Amino acid sequence: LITATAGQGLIRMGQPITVVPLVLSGTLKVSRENEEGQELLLYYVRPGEGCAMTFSCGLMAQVSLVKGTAEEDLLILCVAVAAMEEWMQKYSSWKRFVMSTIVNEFMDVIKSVDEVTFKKMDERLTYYLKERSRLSGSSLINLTHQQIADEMGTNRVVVSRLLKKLETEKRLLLYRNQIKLLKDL
Amino acid sequence: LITATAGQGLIRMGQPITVVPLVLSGTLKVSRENEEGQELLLYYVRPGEGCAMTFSCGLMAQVSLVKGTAEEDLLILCVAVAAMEEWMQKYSSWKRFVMSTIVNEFMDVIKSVDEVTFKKMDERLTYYLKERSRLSGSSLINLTHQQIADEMGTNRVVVSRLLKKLETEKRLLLYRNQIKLLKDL
DNA sequence: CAAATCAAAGTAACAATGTTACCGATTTCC
DNA sequence: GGAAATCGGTAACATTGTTACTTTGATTTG
Repeated sequence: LITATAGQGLIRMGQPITVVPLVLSGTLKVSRENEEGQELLLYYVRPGEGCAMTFSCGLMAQVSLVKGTAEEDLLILCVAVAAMEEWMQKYSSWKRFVMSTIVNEFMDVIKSVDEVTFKKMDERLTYYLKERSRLSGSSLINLTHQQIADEMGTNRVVVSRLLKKLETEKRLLLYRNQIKLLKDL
Repeated sequence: LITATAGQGLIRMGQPITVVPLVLSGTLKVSRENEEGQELLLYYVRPGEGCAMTFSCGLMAQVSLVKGTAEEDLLILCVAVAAMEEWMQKYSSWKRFVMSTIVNEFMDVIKSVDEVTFKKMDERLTYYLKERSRLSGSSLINLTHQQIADEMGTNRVVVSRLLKKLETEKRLLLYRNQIKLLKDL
């Protein structure tokens, strides 16, 4: 059992994988980072879920290809790679869990590709904001423009520009470190 | 055993998966497509390889999330999903093969994400051209600008513009339906 | 063979997005 | 209170995306 506080880094790209995490509570953010520290969100791991990248890399005794950060305070159960390999043989329910995790998160990554390739920035931004609001269950989003830009793999100025436009369209309200979504976003 | 001629479509997004393909000869192109027919290359499956998406979707009895096309004349061995599930239990070498396929192609997709998100278009284009040249073993590339744009998920005009620039920099030569890479690309 | 037709590529104009730099306002920390 | 850091606004410019139109070269057809 391991705990982590919000914002804490759990694994960086290139580190070897010795255990696979099962999230018990909180949210684990899985992202990809380039040399300059620019980041792109790949998927979230939520309570009851495992992380596809660690499953598959663990099974191949490889290093991590992604970065893991505690999005909210985290409680995770770490399973040794050896144990998880054994369970794959022994328990078909565990095998199904692992495989379905891989498929689902593979799907999420493909959706990321789609988003980035085919969607325009304003669509992506409103989708992102709605998703954030849905996950937190609140119409208030406590993030800086920079944080949003980082997660979306774009530029702070671009985010500010589009948010400003959405504000003049009366679809949201801007405050410092906070965005209030209005009902007709 | 199934054969397909270059350009032939093998599976479309949304179709159920009943067999998994093992490529014996030729190249299978795996891509993602949006509503307007815009396309983005995800990865190639080459002789001796299998397709991660069909492996994982097959194991979950799901529909395909990607489009498969014969890039060159193809000879593939189709394995029923049921048989491949059985083999997963029985043969650890087969299990390793499946898992390593999934990891490798997951990695390729993540690289796509990186490319699209972080790289500039000219970098992506020269990388694409070199890769093409490497795979075909020739410095002559027989593709239209439109075909290149489709695979890269961008616009024909953008490709023409950048190719023209590369030509004036004496890094390649442009012909109709053909591009000749020069040694200092 | 010449005219018509068609696909590929070139070009121009503009829109959307990315990038850098700078400014002012607010917060944080001595 | 004042220095330093953070956040967001704005301008200017570069890159990429989009649409429309033209030019070029190949193919078909009469």
